[in-house]
Amino acid sequence: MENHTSDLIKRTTPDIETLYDLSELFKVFGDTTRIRIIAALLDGEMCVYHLAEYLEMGQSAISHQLRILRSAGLVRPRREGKTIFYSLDDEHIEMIYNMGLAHICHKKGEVK
Amino acid sequence: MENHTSDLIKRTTPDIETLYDLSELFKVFGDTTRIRIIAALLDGEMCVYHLAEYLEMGQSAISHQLRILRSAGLVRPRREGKTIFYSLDDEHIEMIYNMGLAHICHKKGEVK
DNA sequence: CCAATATATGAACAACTGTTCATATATTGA
DNA sequence: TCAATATATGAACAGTTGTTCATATATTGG
Repeated sequence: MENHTSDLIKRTTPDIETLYDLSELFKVFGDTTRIRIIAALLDGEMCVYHLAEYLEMGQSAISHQLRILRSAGLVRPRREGKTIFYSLDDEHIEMIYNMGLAHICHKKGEVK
Repeated sequence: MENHTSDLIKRTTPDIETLYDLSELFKVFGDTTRIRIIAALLDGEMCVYHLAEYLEMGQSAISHQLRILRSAGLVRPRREGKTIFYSLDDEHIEMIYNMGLAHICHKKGEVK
């Protein structure tokens, strides 16, 4: 009972490239604007204009960040006329987001 | 059945400060060196010297990154003589790590 | 085709980040 | 106390990042 890890679970340390990819994934979550976009899209798809309006930021800034989110496979565009609606790509993203949020809240509560 | 979100779950969008904290948390995960340190510590605690050796990096670089991980509350130091052993602070970290890894693998598998 | 609208993109720039090098601090054994 | 060892820290520097501004592309209605 000395070690805190759950010894029963067999886990292999991923190779260095996978860990690089992993850090790249978290890097995408690691920006205020992008996490705010993700948080907004949790409520459903939204177009660029409304995102910019909602986050009170320039359209260009949002577009740039959406491109990063798109390249990372976190959001997906859907065209409808002139408007492009963005939505989260899959539920994994919400899970990662929720995990992080749980950690934040957990830490907040544990401050003595 | 039009919307992809699970409508049953009541979710409030966190305030802007919380989202900032969240992005700060993910930022810590979003660096190769730091994620490699985290991955290494999943196998149990390790001292600075061995971490540097294992990651084939300078002791100073590791110390600097450990400081960031420490400030973020992700790792915890334990002194034993001259040596300082670092370990992950709680299981939340492993969960976030595993979530990210699952997403990576999921994405890899879905490439057509 | 043309003007209006929605979004994307490239260049520029300031701010930030991670590593290295040199040095400081802390602990131990003699 | 002194030398040896382990870790931490500050300054400097190159590389990266996010925003803004100007402009390009794409779509639609007339």
